[in-house]
Parts: sequence; C-alpha cells; structure tokens
Amino acid sequence: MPAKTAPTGRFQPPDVRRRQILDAVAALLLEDGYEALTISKVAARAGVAKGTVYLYFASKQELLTALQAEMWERMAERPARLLEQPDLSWTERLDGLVAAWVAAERDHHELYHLLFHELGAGGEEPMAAARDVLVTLLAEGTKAGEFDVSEVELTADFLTHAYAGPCHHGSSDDVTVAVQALFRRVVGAQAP
Amino acid sequence: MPAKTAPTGRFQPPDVRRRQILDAVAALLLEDGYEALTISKVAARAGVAKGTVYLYFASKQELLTALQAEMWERMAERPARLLEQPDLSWTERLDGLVAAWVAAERDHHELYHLLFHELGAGGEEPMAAARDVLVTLLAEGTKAGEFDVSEVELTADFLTHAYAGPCHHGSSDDVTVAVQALFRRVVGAQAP
Amino acid sequence: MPAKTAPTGRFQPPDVRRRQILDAVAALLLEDGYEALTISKVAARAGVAKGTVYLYFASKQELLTALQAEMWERMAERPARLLEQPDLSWTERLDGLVAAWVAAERDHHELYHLLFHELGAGGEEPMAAARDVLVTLLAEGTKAGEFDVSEVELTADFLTHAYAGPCHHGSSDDVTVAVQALFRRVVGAQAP
Amino acid sequence: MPAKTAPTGRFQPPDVRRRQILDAVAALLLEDGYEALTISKVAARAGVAKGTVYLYFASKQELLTALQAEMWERMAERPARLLEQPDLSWTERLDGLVAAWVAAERDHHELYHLLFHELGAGGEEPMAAARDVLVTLLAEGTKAGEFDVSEVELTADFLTHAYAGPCHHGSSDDVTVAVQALFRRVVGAQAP
DNA sequence: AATGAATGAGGCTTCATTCAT
DNA sequence: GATGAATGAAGCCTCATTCAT
Repeated sequence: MPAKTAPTGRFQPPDVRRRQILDAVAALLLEDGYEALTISKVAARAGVAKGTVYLYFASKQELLTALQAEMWERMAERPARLLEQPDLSWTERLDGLVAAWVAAERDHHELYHLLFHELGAGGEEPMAAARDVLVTLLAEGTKAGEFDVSEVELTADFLTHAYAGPCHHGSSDDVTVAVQALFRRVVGAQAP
Repeated sequence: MPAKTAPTGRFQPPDVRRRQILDAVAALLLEDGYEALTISKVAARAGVAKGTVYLYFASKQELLTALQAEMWERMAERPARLLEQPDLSWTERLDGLVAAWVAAERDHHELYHLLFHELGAGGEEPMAAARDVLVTLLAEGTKAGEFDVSEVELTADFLTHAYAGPCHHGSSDDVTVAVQALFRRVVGAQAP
Repeated sequence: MPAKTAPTGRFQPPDVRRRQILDAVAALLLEDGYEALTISKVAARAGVAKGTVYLYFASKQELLTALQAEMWERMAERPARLLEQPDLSWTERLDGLVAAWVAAERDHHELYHLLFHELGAGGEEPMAAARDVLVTLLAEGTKAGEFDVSEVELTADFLTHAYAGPCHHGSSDDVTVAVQALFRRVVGAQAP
Repeated sequence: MPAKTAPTGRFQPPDVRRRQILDAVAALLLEDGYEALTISKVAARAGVAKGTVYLYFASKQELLTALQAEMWERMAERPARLLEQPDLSWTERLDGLVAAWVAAERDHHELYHLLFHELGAGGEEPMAAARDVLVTLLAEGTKAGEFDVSEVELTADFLTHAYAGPCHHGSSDDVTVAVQALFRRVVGAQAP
C-alpha cells in the first residue's frame, strides 16, 4: 500500500498530480510573488515536466483561476454552514462568521490577496458569495430586532473589508474576540 | 496662440513630459492592469518615443515607484491637515478623515490598490502614514472621553481597511455620511 | 538512412546542438567581426530558434567564453605532448613546437585573436599555458648546452608573439621551415 | 590673454575641441574598453554636449578612425626618420628602430591594440608603414653584407610581431637592450 | 500519461544620431 | 558654434506554449 502522501513517483492518479501542481503554484506565489511565477518553476516545484502542467491546465491563466476557485470555495464554506445551524442567535452567528473569516485570513492572507489582485476578472464573484452570507445575516438580524443596520449592503461591504485589517496583530484568539466586538458595535448588536 | 495645455509638441518642459508619462501609466494601469503594462504602450499613450520614457525614468520599476510616491503623497495630505486644525471636536475630525479618505478612494481606488499590491516593498510606509493619523485621533479622542476605544492599533487597522468597502456604492455624499456613521459606532462616539 | 551528420532536424542530441551553435558563432565572428555578432544571427546560422541558444548558453558572454575555452584547449594540446616525448633533441622539440603553433595559427588565427582581444579576462591563462611550454624548452635546452638563451622569460614572450607574424605568407610548409630557422637563430641553436 | 591650456570654456577654437574629444575617447577606451564606449560618455568626458561631438566627427566610426590615424602617425614617425639619417650602420639603424618601437609600445600599448583589433578595415595600412621601414632595413642591410636575411618579408613580419611580447617585462632600457640583441640574432648581424 | 527540447513573440533597455532652439 | 531633448532601430533575454518521442 503506497503511502497516501507519496510525494513523488512517475505515475500518479490525476487528482494527486493536480494537487501537486496547485500546491506548487501556491508555494511559489507566497515565496516569490506573482511576477516571478513561471511554468518552469511550477513544474520543477511540483516534480513534473513542464509539458505535464499543460496536461492538467490549459494555460497559465487557467492554472491560477483554478487555484483561486479553490481558495474561494474554502473561504465560503464555513460561513455558509453557520446560516443553516438552528438555535443560534444572530449575534452568535455573526461572531461565528468573524471567527471563520479571521481564521481563513490568517491561513491564506497573502495568497488570497495575491490572487484577488492579479486576476481582476472573475475574482469578484467568490468574494461576493462570502459577502452574501453577511448580507443575509445583517438583514435577518435587523428584522429580528437583534441588530440595528439601516444600510445593509453598504455595511456588509464595510465589514467585508474591515476584518482583514487587524488579522495579523496578535494571537488568533485575541484578534477574533476584538474583531467580534467591533463587528457588534457596527451592527448595533444588543447585549444578549 | 500657445495653449497652456498643448497636448503634443516635440519639445516640452521636463515637468510636462514627466506628467504626460505618469498620466499615461496611470491610464493604462486602470484600463488593462499591471501585467499588460509595457513601456511601449506607455510611450505611445504619452505621445513620446520609447527612449524618451527612459530619459525621465531609469526603469519600468522606477516609473511605477514614482507614480506610487505621487499617489501616497496625495492621499496623506488632506488627513494630516485635519490634526492641525484647532477647535474641532474629535468626532468632527474623525468625520473629516472619513470624508477625505472616501474622496481619495473614489478618485484613485483602483490605481491605489494596483500599485499597493504590485509594489510590495516601500509601499507600506505611506499607507502607514495615513493610519498613524487615525491612531492619533483614536487615542486622543479616547483620552478626551469623546471616544471609547480599548485597542487603538487594532481598531485603526480595522477602520483603515473598512472604509474602502462601501466607497463605490452610491453618491459620494451618501457614502460619506453612511461611513461616518459606521466609524462613529466603531469608536463609540457620544452623540454631540 | 539517418546520416550521422544530419545538418538539420528538429531534435538533436545536446552535443550536436552545442556544436552547431559554437560553429555558427565562429563562422560569424570570422565573417563579420565581434561587433556584428548578435544572438539572432547565431541562431539563424545554427538553424535554431533564438531561445534555443539560451538553452545551451546562459548569455552571450558565456557563449563566447565557451568558444574561447574550446580554442585554448585545442591550441595547448599538441605542444604539451612534445615535452613528453623522449629521445628528441631540444632543437627538434623547438621545431615541433613551431610546427604546432604555425598549424594552429593558420587554422584559427583570426578567431583566436578576436576572442583574445574581446574577452580580456580569463583569456590570459591558456596563452600562458602555451608560453610555459616554450619557457621550459628554452631553459632545459640552454641547460643542456644546446641553446644559448640568457633571458628565458623575455625570449619566450618575444617568440610567442613573433611566430604569428609570418603565418599567412606562403604554403604552410614553407612558413614552418622558415619560422623554425628564425626560432633557431633566436635561441642560438647549434647546428646538430 | 586666455591661457593656452584653458581646459573648459563654452567656446573653443576647433582644434582644441577636436583634441578634447579625441583625448576623451582615448581615456575612456583605456579605462573601460571598447564595448563600454558611448558618445554620451565621450561628450561628458570632453566637457561638451553630445551634439557637439557630431560637429567634429560625422559618426562614432569616424571618431575612432581619426584617433587611430593619429596613433599610426605617431608610431611611424620616429622609425621613418632613422632611414634618412646618414652615416649609421644598418645595425645601428635596426637598434634605433627597436628602441622606437619599444618606446611606442610602452606608451600606447593598450590603446594601440584596442584600436587595431576593433577597426579591422583600414587598420592594416599604418602598421604596414611601420613594417615597410623594417623591410627596407633588412633588405639594405643584407645587400650591404651586414645582415644575413634570406626571406625579407617573412622576417619583417616575424619581428613586427615579436617586439611587442617583451615590452612590459622590466625597465624600458633593459627591455630595449634585450630586444635589440634578439633582433640582431634574427637578422644574423655581424658583430661590428 | 509524461517528457523536455524547441520555439518565437514580445518585453526591457541602450545608444547613435538628429534637429529645433 | 553649441546644446541636449527626443528619437527609434536593434540588441539581449524570458517564458508560455507546442509536439515528437
């Protein structure tokens, strides 16, 4: 039974190869930035030949788009689940969202922003997905009398940008707590 | 009649040429993004020969750095003056800062972020300058009992990121008013 | 029938491509001189794309250095072997050296000097290697009473420069004989 | 009365400007080599504007040719006079030639070779002039029974190349004496 | 499926030369 | 006569992409 993390090997199942390549891209982007990224380096880092990269991704553009899509997905996942959980107050849901976002930001900060800023087109949508969760939260929370938000869309955009600011300040927990407090102020959350 | 804005002309005073070139860079960046920026296009857009660009800027890198420096300057200018004006309440100063930032963001949004993200090195400082003004505001306002901010640095980072979110929502005035309200909430400003 | 000297063909073993490129450089240098040498021309002459040149040589500089190294090697080879042959008189060895140098000069004259003068750095050594052989010859021959050379180093430099002068006068054999005679005079060789 | 060596000054008599420019070229060639030579640097070094260089020399090529011509002239001058001096033995004249050549070599060595090798065309002639003096010397000396040279042309080329070798060995005088001795051997000069 | 040598368009930069002042 | 800003051809080099093996 070949170890599930066998890093090399001439033949690999497609998903493994795909992963290797995407991981290589992510690592290189974080190390050297976007401008320095070349298919050659990606191939070398992934331990495959240059041509192989093109077996999995039609172009450099598509390679980056794929990585981006993956990241968006990862970032929208946890928050979306929060809405579905029953018997949580809206404030608790808001706190949960902040926790998820801060965690994601701390993990993927640089990569996220790199991709966001290099791939203008198409890059808006997944962020929008994350934002939509917040919009729903604000609207419902306000309707329920728990929040006091007059301009839902605008406030959502405000907060969507805001949380990233403090993410690299102190310990994850401290930051989360502090940002949760700020979010509550913004939405005018009543003390429970 | 030598118009003062003569758009072309073989010889131009140095500042005019410099401006033409920097304007061309800004326009191209906004239109096509960073990757598509080439010296050839810059020259064509500025109405000069490729070589002329190098008469004014030693390299592509330096060209971008110059544009960045110019933008930073423009963005730090107005807010800094707010601190020096006497007989303003801290809340009024905060409102003024928001107004300045929103205005700057609306004018230079894309360009600003483009430059910020492509030119990591050196790009941090001017943003920091803008942030420092806010830090002072929060600290002094809190000391004066007008604000209620416990974590000054963290909150400053929060707001520094937040304001950009809603900037492209509606009319400039509406956005400004709305963002000012949100800022007040965050800092716990007392109603006057 | 895959001819062993197939001049073209999309894929070639590395040594063959390397050779093609170096040969192209040599040919172009002889035809048009150093200043006129461009990578484009080299590629065209070698029957490869521009990029291919860079697959084999990291830069124009390195391309020239490689050609130089190859030439130096070729030029130092034959003379060095003369010293190792037993039962030759020193005069015979001197004659052999002249023959070798004249032959090399006639084959590689221009190229040799072109490279020598364009690539100052690093180019000294191989010439020095050739000279050292002569120094040994003069010293040993004098010690053996066969030559009469008082300033070995200086005389070696004298001869190292001298031989190139007449190389393109007449037939190879005539020149060799004549230069051998002149060398013998310079070293004061006794009639055998 | 303006000093005759006034190094700068916006207006200069043509010959002075010409000199300044040629001197700048020579200095730059010696410092940085041929490849690094640009008209910009020449102008800067000469203390004139770039355009001014073109008032005196039609092109870069011509600028170099002019410098070369000047050097050739300087190198052929002294030797030529030797032939005209009466009541000197041929051996004495040969010694004089060697002295002149060694002196020239020591003064202009690098520049001379730089120019010689960069400007293939046209560069042969002046060297030929120097060589012709030697040919005459060898022919006449042999006819007079003072030398014993069978192949005049070939021997002249031999010596024309040879003398440069030892030029940078020791003191000028020592080298001259040593090279004179070697020349005498080559031509089979009888002891006086 | 995998390889990697080969390609060639296109980017940045230099610099000889021109010409309006 | 002198200037130097402006020009643009041309060079070096990179790298996304292809394709024969």
